[in-house]
Amino acid sequence: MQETVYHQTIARLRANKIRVTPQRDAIIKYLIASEAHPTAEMIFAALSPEFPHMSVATVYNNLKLLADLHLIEEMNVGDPATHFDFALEPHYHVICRNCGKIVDFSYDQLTDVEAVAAKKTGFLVDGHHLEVYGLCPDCQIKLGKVPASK
Amino acid sequence: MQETVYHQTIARLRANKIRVTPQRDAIIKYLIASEAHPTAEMIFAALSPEFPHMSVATVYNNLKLLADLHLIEEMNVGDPATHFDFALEPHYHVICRNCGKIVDFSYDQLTDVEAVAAKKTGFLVDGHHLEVYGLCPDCQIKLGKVPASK
DNA sequence: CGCTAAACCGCAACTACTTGCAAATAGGAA
DNA sequence: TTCCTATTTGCAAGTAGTTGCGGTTTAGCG
Repeated sequence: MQETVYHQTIARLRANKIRVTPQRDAIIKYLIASEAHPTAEMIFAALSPEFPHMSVATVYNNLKLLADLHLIEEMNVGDPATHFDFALEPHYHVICRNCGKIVDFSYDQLTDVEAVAAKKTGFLVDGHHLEVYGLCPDCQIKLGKVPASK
Repeated sequence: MQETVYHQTIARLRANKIRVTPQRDAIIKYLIASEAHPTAEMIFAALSPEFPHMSVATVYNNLKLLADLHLIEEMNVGDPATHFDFALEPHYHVICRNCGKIVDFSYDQLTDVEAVAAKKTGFLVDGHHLEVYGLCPDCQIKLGKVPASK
């Protein structure tokens, strides 16, 4: 079902005369399939079995390239490391304060906030980020925030 | 008018048997007065004239201490560096994509988003961050995004 | 005024992520 | 198949924010 996204991405690369190398291809597939909003490190680790000689630099190069094409988005969360998110469609993130897990959820885009911010500050607004924080279901259990049952 | 905030802060420290050293006092005053959401580095630089021998470690120690008391809030923006914001009252930030300037603006807290996120993901939600991005008035001019006049 | 634990000082060391570089490799158009 | 050049590789070096630690000061209580 996400085939389409993949093919669109590849087409986008070809249109920009960017070569589709096996490594690049694998990185793109991994990004599309992943729900984990991976870091460069995670991508490198995940593809190591398939490309035992791949360089970290390759991962960084490709991430930068994809980010320049706006195919993926860079995310700064609490970590020092940059996370990447395939820009499928607008959505927001809930982040677990305990284990750092990031989960997507959909919600109408907050266009009103942008308008208000622009009016109040004089900025030329072109986007926003929203992150919701809390404890993921697993960590609620681990930390005993949940009654035994339920 | 922000006298009150300062005195409340000091009282809070004394209540916790935390000493009010000149350095700590200066850092707190600086944080309250600043609109720049400073980093440790900025605070250190700003207080250097007054305390020529102050250590960066002192700044970090105090920031951590204040953060533990929830008197200030840590902010992760695009920078690698952590910014700090005195937790006066809830508000949101607009961040300039060009120069990194951060400006506050007020807006009703987005409680609805939190509720939706909780329902959809099963997280135990306890807060959120929202940042709006764009170009500050100065950078709009610098980058020629604004017609000559106005 | 004197005491004692809390703070400060001064760096050096850390920690991780990220990037640079030069040589070797391999897409893909013709 | 051939050729041109984008890309990959393999480290090593860079970057910067942040922290550790031993010795010295000092706030604040009595």
